[in-house]
Amino acid sequence: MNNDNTVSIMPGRSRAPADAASLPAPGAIAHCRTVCATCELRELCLPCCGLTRAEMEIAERMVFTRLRVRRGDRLYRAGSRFTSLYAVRNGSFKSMATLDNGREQVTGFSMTGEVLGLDGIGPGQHACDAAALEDSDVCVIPFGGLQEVAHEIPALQQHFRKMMSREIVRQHGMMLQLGSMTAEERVAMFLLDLSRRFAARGYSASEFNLRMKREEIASYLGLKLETISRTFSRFQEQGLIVVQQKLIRIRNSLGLLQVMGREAD
Amino acid sequence: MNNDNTVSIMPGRSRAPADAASLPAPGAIAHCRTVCATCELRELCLPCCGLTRAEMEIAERMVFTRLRVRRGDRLYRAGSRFTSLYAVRNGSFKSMATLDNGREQVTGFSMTGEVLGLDGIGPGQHACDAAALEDSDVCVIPFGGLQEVAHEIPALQQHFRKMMSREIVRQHGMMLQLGSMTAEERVAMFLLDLSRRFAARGYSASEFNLRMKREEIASYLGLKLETISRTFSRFQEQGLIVVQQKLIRIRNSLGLLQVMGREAD
DNA sequence: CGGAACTTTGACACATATCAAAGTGTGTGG
DNA sequence: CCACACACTTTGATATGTGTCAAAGTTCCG
Repeated sequence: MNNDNTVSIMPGRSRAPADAASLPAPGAIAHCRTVCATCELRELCLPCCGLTRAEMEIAERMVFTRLRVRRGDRLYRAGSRFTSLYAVRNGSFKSMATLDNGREQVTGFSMTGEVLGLDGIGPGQHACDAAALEDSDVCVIPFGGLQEVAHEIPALQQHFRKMMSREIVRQHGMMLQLGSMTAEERVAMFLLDLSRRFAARGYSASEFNLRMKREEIASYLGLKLETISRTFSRFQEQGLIVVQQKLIRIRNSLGLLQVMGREAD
Repeated sequence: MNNDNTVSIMPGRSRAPADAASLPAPGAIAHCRTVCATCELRELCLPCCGLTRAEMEIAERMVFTRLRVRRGDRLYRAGSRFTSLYAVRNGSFKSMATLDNGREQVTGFSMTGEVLGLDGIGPGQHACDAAALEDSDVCVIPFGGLQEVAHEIPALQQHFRKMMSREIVRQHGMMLQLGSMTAEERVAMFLLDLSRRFAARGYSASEFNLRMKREEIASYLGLKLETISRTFSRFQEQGLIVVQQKLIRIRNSLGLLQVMGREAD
């Protein structure tokens, strides 16, 4: 009854395996830096944040596995045990929760360079499903190992905490806002949030492809798909954006910001 | 410009001060147990959860201060440094956040026996204001001391984590739901949530006083005060509840549950 | 008793949902 | 390569829930 989409494990690893070098060779570090360059985890990636030689040796314990997830497959499901974090190396995901009453809701989108699975840290199990919006690659970060390493490197611990709480605050704040926003405000916020996140990862802030369907945006924003479509059209008439199917061009980001902020009573 | 409502510190402490006894006297422990009896923190309160004698001695480091907060005064403000958790011993609070656009929103209510301030743990500063809905007493739990103690007692650490994540999940889930619920569903959920929480603390599940105004309920649920009022009236007509000003009597909790669950598509 | 704060109720407006149909793009099989 | 089916999007007409504005009612407190 459930189309059990299992993900396939890629043989490759992002770093040299343990048997190759017991000491960190300069080359290995360079390699890791390259790999992590476009990754939000670079703050966490040990060789990349000014650690001592001794700390780097500790960091050697961490080995990342690559995982390929096909469009529609799930990286994890709600209720499953939390074991790892996932860095999206390529592709994008949606997180979705099934509410008590059986309704499903999209709770977030994760794009290339972002980290997935933080929701499971506290409770020890995932609160939602994570499904790939397109064929994607992720870097599996076993949480046990991460914690072990972080325990011995306080600076890392702190980085980690900060990243986690920042994410929670962002999500929390967003959901809060939604309650009191009109459809136009929500859509404007959504577009600006995406724009900002693309820019932060080195992509264009003014032109990007939506990886998700109108219906998924609607679910995320607490609206109906027709409303998303109409709002996009209205924004286009107003010269704020240009919409071509999934391609969005932001023409007047200040205007979008004003849409978000107006009628603040 | 800001009516700087400072809270006054009560001289009393819930345990004997440090100079009175350097070793835990049996009486002191008994006293603490009594005090914590109706407190959600009892799971955290060391003498109350089956610790060894050695662990109890560690626990002696924690000293709780009582604080009286008058109606309308703030226990803490958004942006202020997070230093302590607060157990509501008596009274009730609302948490409110000021959104980017200047609008204010109630983000939660805390009643007698619940813990306040968890939102500050991750970021290190509070995300919202906490204002007393009535004259209230809280127990101040310095987080530093708590962490120190928890560090040496793994079981405590775990209890603590669990409590925190449970709260976050509850809040998160609630906010998620709100997005896709009608006014009636929201109000029904609100009433059932309150009922459950009162019951969990030993009060009646079917009859309780609302400590907050209609407007505050409305803000919390993302509605207008008139809608709250109308929905209460409608529920009363349907025989689900009886409303007398702030007093709510739940007549048919199953009916309320059905209101919450219906039209699940 | 009078006034302030809060609540209830009514009439109406407006935003968004719902229902319906046409339009567009995409992939598959002939 | 075309044609078809399918999934998704756009647009229109209408319905409905909730907000807005206004006024009366209630409780509380000086």
